[in-house]
Amino acid sequence: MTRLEKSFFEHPTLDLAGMLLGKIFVRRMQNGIELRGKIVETEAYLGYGDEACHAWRRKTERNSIMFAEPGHLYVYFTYGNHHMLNIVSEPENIAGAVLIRAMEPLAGESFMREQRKTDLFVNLMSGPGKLTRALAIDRSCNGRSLFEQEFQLQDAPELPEKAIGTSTRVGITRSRNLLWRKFIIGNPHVSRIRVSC
DNA sequence: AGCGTGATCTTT
DNA sequence: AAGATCACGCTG
Repeated sequence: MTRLEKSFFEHPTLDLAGMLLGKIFVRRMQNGIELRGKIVETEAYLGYGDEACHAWRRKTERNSIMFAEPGHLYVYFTYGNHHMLNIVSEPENIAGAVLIRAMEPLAGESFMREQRKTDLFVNLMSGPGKLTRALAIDRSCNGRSLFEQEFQLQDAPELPEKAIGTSTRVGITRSRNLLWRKFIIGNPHVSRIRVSC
């Protein structure tokens, strides 16, 4: 499988959110372990016109990487527990990113089970906080890119339109009406919809 | 349905 | 300096 190059990430954020489904995220760690997962759920966030986006008001220290060139990783920490993994989109100086919400594990499963402290396969990466834990991704990964040795995204056949579902985004209060969540219909690793209000 | 957890952002 | 919020996950 071939590594996706910069041009792939130069699409509008909302398009990219759909195009990322089915693609393979790869992390080659320093210790030689290779972790792989197929992206099955994403959400788009845009600096302009999207009040749920961290960068909708201004550039700050936390969100500054959202203004970088597409293909960078935006990783932040929230709820006192969880890291969130985003892939930066939009040209430099325009804020945008796609949140990676769920993946299907393809390699490095034993490492992931240890990280996640669970043996249930479908529980390893079926949520945005779960998958960063499984992949040992934290704030030290913020600002890295998918064109390095350690991280890459590998190509996969394009999914048919009818395989992709759309919905409102999960766990936000502002701009709730936007249908900016994309997922592979029927894939068991897609996160459950959050029930609380 | 409720809560832990701590960084970030807004308001004072 | 203080308070509110938060792109969540786990237990009940």
